[in-house]
Amino acid sequence: MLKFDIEKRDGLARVGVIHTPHGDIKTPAFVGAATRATVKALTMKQMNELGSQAILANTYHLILRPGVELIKEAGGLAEFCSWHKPTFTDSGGFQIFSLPDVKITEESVKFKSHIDGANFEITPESSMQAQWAIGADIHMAFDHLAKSEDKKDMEEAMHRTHRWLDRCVAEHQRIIKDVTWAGDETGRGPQNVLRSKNFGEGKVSAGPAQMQYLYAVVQGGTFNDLRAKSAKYCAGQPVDGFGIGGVFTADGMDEMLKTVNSILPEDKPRHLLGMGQEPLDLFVGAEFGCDTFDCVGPTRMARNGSLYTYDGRINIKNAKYTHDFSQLMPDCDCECCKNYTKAYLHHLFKTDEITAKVLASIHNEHFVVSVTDQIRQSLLDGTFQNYKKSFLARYYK
RNA sequence: GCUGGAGUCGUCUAGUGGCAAUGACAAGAGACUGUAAAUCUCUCGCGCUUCGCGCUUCGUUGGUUCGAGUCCAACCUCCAGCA
Repeated sequence: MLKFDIEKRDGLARVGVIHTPHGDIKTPAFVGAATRATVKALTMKQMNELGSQAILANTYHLILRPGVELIKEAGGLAEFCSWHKPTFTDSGGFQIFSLPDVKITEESVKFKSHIDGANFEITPESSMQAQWAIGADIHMAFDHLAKSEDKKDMEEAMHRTHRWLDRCVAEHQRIIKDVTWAGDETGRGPQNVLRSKNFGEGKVSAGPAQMQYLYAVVQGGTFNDLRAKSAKYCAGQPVDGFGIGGVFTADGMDEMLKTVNSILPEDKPRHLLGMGQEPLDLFVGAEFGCDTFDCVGPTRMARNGSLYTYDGRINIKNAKYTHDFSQLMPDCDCECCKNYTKAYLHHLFKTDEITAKVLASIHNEHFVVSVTDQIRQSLLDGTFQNYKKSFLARYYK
């Protein structure tokens, strides 16, 4: 089992440490979205320096390119992308939701590669195998997000997610059993041999011989009775933690999280999938018992010129910043804010320089990482409610 | 001076008798939440009571025509060639 120590509780909120083979994650923590084994526009050194504790890559994207075999050959995700800290992989389940023309059956999901149209198929088992080959510390179960808001569709997707979870758990445990472990759980050993019908004829070897962990994913959309059902189902599984999926807005998230996180076992970590673009998401998520977050929003918005400040987001491309030689966020100690003015960032964006996206990404990623870190600190200090109130009042004024 | 070509929104450009007039860029603004996103959307002659109306536009001035950016004439400017 994944080790998770809780240092302090405050209602549903908790401050803890997740101990992974690649190191600790002090929670609550914001996990960087590294879909294709890179946080867009940033080097891992920059990610490290801005304070990121972990990254999350995407199984779907890595299956397409470069292929999970190559990542295994490189020594696993962490070695491949040179991120020597904790890693997560998402299962590819989200792509069922986001891609057009996916065929979902009980057995599998079939889709065409968005790159070259090639046919692909992912099953709960093959997602597990792929994630083991990629070798992240924490894997997500292969889940199904309903495309419609209809309750019937939601319920059906939820039940399928549960049935698939059984298969994910079984495959995960089978893989663990089949692996010939060398040394202890955290040591790297020889490549392990796995059997797979999806990734090579006879055998596929997993990444480094170190333990990898599985999170179940809670679904149920905006229906709290479904959320409760899903949380109960997931809670009963022999998994290491939980992803909470299918959340798209902070509206109603507090009630939903109260429902879900009151049911999920306290001693296992919870990851709020895909949320964190809005600071509100982080405050509400942490307050109601989530330990980690990931979101593409901060880096995507950075590339598009939308930058966080304590007074809300600004669009640095706006003409009013042409002659603004002040810092983006005077209190910020990121590389961007410490060295450059708004006028310079404005200029880089207007001239479409690559560095614009780099500096903006450093800032935005640092912003969400450090806000989450401060949420952690305020929970430890017992000042969370004050911090939340003053932060949100200023940010959303 | 002669001959040929060209002058359309900030720029380049489409348009050869019935459109305030194409596309691109620039400019202005907005969106973005488990990344098919270095993306996408909107505005971009002027003024309004702005899912519509009015006015003024395609080098200039006239002309032909019900109607001209489109045809004709003269002029102005630019380019090329010849003197």
